[in-house]
Amino acid sequence: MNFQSALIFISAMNLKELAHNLGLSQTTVSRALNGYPEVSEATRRKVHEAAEAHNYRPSVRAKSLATGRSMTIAHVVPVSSQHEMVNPIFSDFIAGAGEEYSRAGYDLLLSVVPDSEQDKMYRDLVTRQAVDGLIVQAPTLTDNRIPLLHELNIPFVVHGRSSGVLSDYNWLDVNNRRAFERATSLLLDLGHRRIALLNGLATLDFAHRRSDGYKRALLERGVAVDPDLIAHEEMTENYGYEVARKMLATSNPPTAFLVSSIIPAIGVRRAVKDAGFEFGRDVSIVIHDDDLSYFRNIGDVPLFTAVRSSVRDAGKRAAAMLIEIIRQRQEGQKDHPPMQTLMEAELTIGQSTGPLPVPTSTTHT
Amino acid sequence: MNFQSALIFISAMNLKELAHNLGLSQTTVSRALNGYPEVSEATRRKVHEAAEAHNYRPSVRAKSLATGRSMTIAHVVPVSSQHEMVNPIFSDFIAGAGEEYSRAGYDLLLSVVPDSEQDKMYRDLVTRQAVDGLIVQAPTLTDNRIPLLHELNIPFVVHGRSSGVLSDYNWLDVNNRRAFERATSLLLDLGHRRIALLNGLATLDFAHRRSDGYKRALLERGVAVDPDLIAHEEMTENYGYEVARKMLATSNPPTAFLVSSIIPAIGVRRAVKDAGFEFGRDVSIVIHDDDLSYFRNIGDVPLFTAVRSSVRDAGKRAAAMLIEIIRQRQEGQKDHPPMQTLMEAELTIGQSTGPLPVPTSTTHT
DNA sequence: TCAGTCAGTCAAAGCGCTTTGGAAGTTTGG
DNA sequence: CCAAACTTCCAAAGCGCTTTGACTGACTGA
Repeated sequence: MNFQSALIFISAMNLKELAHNLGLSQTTVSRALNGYPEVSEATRRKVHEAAEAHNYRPSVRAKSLATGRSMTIAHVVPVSSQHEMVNPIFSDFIAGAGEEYSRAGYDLLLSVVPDSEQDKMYRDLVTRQAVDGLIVQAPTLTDNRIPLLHELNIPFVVHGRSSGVLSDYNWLDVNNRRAFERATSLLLDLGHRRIALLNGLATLDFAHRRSDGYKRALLERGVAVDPDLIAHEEMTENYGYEVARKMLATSNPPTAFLVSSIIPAIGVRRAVKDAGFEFGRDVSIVIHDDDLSYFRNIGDVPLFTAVRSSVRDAGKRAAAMLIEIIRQRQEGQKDHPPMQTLMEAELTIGQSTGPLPVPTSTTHT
Repeated sequence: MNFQSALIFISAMNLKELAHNLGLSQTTVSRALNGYPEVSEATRRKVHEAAEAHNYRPSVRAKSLATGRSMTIAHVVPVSSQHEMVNPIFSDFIAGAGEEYSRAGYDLLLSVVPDSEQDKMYRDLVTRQAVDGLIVQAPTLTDNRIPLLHELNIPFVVHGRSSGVLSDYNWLDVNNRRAFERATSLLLDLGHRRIALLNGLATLDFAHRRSDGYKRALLERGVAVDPDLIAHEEMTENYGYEVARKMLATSNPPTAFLVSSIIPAIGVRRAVKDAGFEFGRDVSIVIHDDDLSYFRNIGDVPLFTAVRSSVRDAGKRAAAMLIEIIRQRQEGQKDHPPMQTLMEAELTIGQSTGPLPVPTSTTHT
């Protein structure tokens, strides 16, 4: 094994040598390996065996130059300038997408950039011809990456939507509005009226849609929206803790929290307990659960009542969608309508919700 | 802007055209752009301006074929077959590494594969000539990727070490043994004798080193190691919860927990509270804190007492190390000794530790 | 003044593949 | 039996860069 591998490296077999060894032309060898029909089965077999024996694999460098395809898809993940943080859902999203990519023979190019430099990076990746397609994550309310990529004329899929962008584009999203409307209604049904919303960054489109669902549900029941009960921030545990702590310390504290991710929800739970309240009794929590692999909200009765939608599954589907779009483009089919998928979140009841505690809906200091 | 961009795409400027436009040869234009000295300043300026105006960027495909360098570094992240999970520290590690890569003009190729297919993927990436270097993550006790990459003769850096591999290689690691020895000593100093260890997967090298530190500290004080108090698993919140719950329900429960990551520690904390114990009083917890960006263990008095080492910083350093190694290799310097960095974790006292509660040091059944 | 040096430029080869446009050899059909 | 049609293979061009080796004209020094 050692010996063989060493040989393999030293010879660094390329197509020319392989063809020479076989007494065949490069054309024939290339065709045999790529499954073209104009090669006899006997020859193809011989070629495959030789390739195997020499551990030959075509150079992606040469291949992509010759074919004009890089067989690479990029994800550009922004590092927040605020907290130097990477959104923790990315690892699961990428795990899902990566599965599809490797199945289809694509490589994943991951570009980690400060959020201010995103546009430049997208433009770069395309003009350098580094990728065949892109995934756009965490779109803002009117995201300029979408028109940019349209201009650059490269296949792309948006994970989420951008309300301010009117042109058509390919996207895959969760029905955030409905999910949060349902979650809010659930809390209202339980008698809660002081319901806090701990949302993601206000610039992000999904946060807006979630607010929307929340507000709709409140207004439908005639409950006024209290801006003091709405927070927008990056979804860290500390954020959940601090915001909940402050809100619970007010004279008219919320009796329920709607939290955009399980991570800040952990912080909220901590704040609730620290304040001497009983979780799921005095104070209820409903979360949006991305079904993160390292933080599963499961069990007979899961810890949190949640609207759930697997971000890993989203990654997988978005990737499949993009691969299909690239395929269509390569077949020269230009007139396909955009692909758009809306997924519904599923509501699960956990330990974190209960009816509004007896005394009354508001406690006076 | 729209108009200009559209033009840019349509023309899809390449070196040939650019040179022709300028009335110069490709050679000169290429040299001007790549900063070679044998080009007059006047010419260089003109070339840069024209390149800027036409939004020209050399094709990475052609460039890498011509230079033999792909300017790409790969991270192969395994998806656990057990829980289909991606280690949550990867996003921060990659954020750190990505910063260095973009500074140095490298792209990051991320390969997400089932852990069983890792070897194949490493071999593939190298023989396809897709990358100039690799980072190896989460090494096992005797990790065969290390000899493999040696054979393939490609620059690589290991994040962690592999005790069973005797050859020299480049690595960057935290002093896990000492960190856990100190953490254990701290608990012993507080009077604890029943100290549980919730470790990572037993196959991983770092888990072994951590066990080692833990056991040394115990033995030094003459405290016997109780195998019932040691658990090895993937570091999910649920794991922390379940294990702690079971241990606390025994007749001779631990009074302290040493937990390998903040994520299962959240679960431990939950179990402690559920069992009616007071966190940081009845039951102490010390964690290893990777300083995850979305889960900062901070504040005047952080939630957890911890041995801390930023995984983001590790990513950054590992990347810088790899880039330097690649540089040396390209300069034709073959005889460099391996680069090896051992980082010390820092101990922080938080709310999660306190002296052993009054009754006595060991409770008898 | 003239060989020697140097700054600035270029034509062409080459990186390792794919793919086009034949060209043999082999069957088939009338 | 011969033209037509396959089948199977090949030589060479091309992908868009970098880099080698050479060439020109201007400048230097003795």
